[in-house]
Amino acid sequence: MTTVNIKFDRSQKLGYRCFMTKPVQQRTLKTRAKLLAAARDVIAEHGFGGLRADQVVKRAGVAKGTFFAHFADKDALLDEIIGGQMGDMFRDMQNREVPKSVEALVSELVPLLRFMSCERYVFDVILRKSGAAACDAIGPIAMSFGQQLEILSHWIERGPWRTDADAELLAEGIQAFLLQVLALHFCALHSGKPMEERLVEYLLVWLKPVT
Amino acid sequence: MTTVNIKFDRSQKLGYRCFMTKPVQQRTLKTRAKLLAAARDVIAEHGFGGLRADQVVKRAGVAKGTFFAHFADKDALLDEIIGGQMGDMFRDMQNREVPKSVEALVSELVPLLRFMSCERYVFDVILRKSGAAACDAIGPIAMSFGQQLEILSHWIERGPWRTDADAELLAEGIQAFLLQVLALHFCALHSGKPMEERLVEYLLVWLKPVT
Amino acid sequence: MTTVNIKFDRSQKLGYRCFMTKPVQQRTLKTRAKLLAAARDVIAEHGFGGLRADQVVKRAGVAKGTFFAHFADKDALLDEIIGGQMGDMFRDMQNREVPKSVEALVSELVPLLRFMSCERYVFDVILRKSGAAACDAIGPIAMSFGQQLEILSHWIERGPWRTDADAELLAEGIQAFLLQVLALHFCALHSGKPMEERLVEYLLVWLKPVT
Amino acid sequence: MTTVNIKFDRSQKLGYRCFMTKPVQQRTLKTRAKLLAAARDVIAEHGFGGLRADQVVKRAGVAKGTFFAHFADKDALLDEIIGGQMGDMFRDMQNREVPKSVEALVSELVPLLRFMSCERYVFDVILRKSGAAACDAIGPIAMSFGQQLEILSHWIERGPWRTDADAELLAEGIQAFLLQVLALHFCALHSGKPMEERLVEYLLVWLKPVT
DNA sequence: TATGAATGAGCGTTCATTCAT
DNA sequence: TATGAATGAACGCTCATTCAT
Repeated sequence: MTTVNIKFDRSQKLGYRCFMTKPVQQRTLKTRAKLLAAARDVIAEHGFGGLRADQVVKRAGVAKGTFFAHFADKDALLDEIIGGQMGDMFRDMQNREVPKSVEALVSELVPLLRFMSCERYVFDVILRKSGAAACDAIGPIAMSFGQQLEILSHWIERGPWRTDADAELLAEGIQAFLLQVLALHFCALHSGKPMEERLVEYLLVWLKPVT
Repeated sequence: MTTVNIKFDRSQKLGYRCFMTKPVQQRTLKTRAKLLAAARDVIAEHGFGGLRADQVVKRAGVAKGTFFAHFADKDALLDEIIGGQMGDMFRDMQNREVPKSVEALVSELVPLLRFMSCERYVFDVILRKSGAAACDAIGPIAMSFGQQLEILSHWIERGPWRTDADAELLAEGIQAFLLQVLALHFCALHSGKPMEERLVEYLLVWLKPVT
Repeated sequence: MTTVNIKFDRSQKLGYRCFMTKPVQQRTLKTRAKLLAAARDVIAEHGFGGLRADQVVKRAGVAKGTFFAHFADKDALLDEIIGGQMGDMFRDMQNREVPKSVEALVSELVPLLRFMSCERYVFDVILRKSGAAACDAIGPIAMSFGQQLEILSHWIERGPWRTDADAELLAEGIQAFLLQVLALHFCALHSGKPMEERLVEYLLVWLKPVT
Repeated sequence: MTTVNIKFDRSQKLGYRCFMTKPVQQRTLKTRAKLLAAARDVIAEHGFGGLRADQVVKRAGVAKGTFFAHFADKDALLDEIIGGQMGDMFRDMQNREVPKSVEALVSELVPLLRFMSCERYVFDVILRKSGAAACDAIGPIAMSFGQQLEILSHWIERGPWRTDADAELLAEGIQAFLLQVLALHFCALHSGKPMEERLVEYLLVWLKPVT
């Protein structure tokens, strides 16, 4: 029998970690994959905000209950999908050279910016999940934010930036400006200026070396 | 004659201003006030998240239809109330002396910070409403954010801060850090440090004069 | 001052007849006409079933209350308009020659058939109003049905029809088949055959002279 | 295994028949029965016109969502109940001897006449539902009208009636007079004469053998 | 007469989540 | 694991009609 030990730990649903000894069955994995694929299809058609559990299970050809046997709730599925995409982006970022200018830095962040602004609803979910509600509930999105912080810190340490502040604090600041730029993007009062441009402006000031 | 020309005009409900020639009736104002008062009572008892349209209506002693004749939906009422409270705070801030240190600045922002973090739900509503989806949907919350920006700009201009950046840009940065601090507040991983402290750290770096 | 004694008696609204001695003012007539015109416009746009009192008063440029000062209720307005149109048709019928064949008779009824089947809702209203609920509530539709009966009786008496039954009873039968044909028209199960054809079939049997 | 294959299939709700391979669960049937029973109770107390969806739900002890999972809307429930009762009557009629006189025929129709005239509201619903708006919307009431036609045709064929017209056409005529008699019943102007008497008059003429 | 804000009971809907099988 | 009927609180909405001014 072909079994496999997967990293994803279904016990999350229970709220505590119990390292399972029982092997995960093929069927389980297949059902999970079917659900995720179905969800991605539905999102492609109706957007993230238009995702309905009903439609996902229908398309996946499983029962409603099965959905909730695999994901604690709809948010967990969204977390998985959105976090997955962001994780991919951060993986890409890790393989890039350390940016040496604000413009270079921002252009590295553009794909992320595009994704996070694709839908108001996505931004909301990310905001909600970026900080996990409980330690054992760190989902893919929260994880990816951790990754991002590491990457940014790493870049800050090796770039021509101000040195009068911790790299991590500066990295957090970049995240703050990212959010701000996104929030303003969804705000009619400021819709004129493109996000990248605004982000550059902020970061020029934020990272400017103090002479 | 018992009618009066007031500044508030019912066309707000429609989302656009049309300067009406007909005066708003006293009765209309009274009903509106009754609804708002009732809503505030309910919030006092059950919190913002516990506000139920039915209860408001019941408490105000008006019909449900009347509610929706005054507010497009529950969110509009919440926008009115939350935006109103924030507006009051900004009015207070305007009457204060211009803060001369980061600590002073942050302590001016404490009431706002307290209010915005009083309930996760409040933060969500503010986030949702702060950026109006369309120009004609700018409600009290979105308006108050504009006020805040003005005040902060005003303060920046007259404080001992860095001068190598526009006051408005610096003000927007403060908003960004405010948002960041609040987002982290609702995040278990970072809940150790108080919001004010974290905000001070950010602003020290953000506003630090470049020598 | 130009006054006029109109036939329509507003006291209907009160539920009893009181022959008013006071002259009806010009203004009253104008408002009434405006309301009727507005209603006809709205019907032209949205159909009889789509008529909303709100829209009528808006288009007429009067207040909601004014509507109900002129018409006991929405049905009264509809009665007026629908009954008016049917009355016109019956007036036309009176000026025609007495039909001498079932086909001729049915073709005289075609305009009526067309009108009554223009909308399911119209048929419903007619059915509801054709028999007045109370003697003092005989509205235009009920009146016109009385007219129709007279005309049909008149025709029956002078046509080559069966003589073993009262002309009035035969006339009532024609009305019954008219309704039946309309009811079947709105019924998917029988939608194949045109109304006129079906009516001819019924009447050939109903009016067939007994030799 | 506690499931069963029954004739009724839930697809009725969807408006079209799809022969389902999956059996309907016992639970589903029970809930449906509970709802129908509750509805009948409420009707017994408050009449058909006094039926409130909320009350049915409450009495049945199920959630409101469940109601609408079983019936598209309140009308569908009414259709089911009224159509059911009429169906029962027609089943009874089928087991009777073929009536040989107009009086006998009418007396067979009396229960139906009583039921259809028990409430103005019932008559309205029947009228509304008797002609289905679309082929896929043929509900119990519309179905029962089909049954009625068959029975009447069957009777006509074997009775001492006129033979110069199709049995089905004559049957349709009986339906027409039934409708007429009911319509007049709800009309104050004609309320003197009992329905049966009037129906006899019409049918004597309608079914009279042509010598 | 005219006004128009207020009425108000009820409907249909939503949809993530649960739980008995 | 899988199933899918059931949950259920709340929302938004309808819209003819009333009534105090």
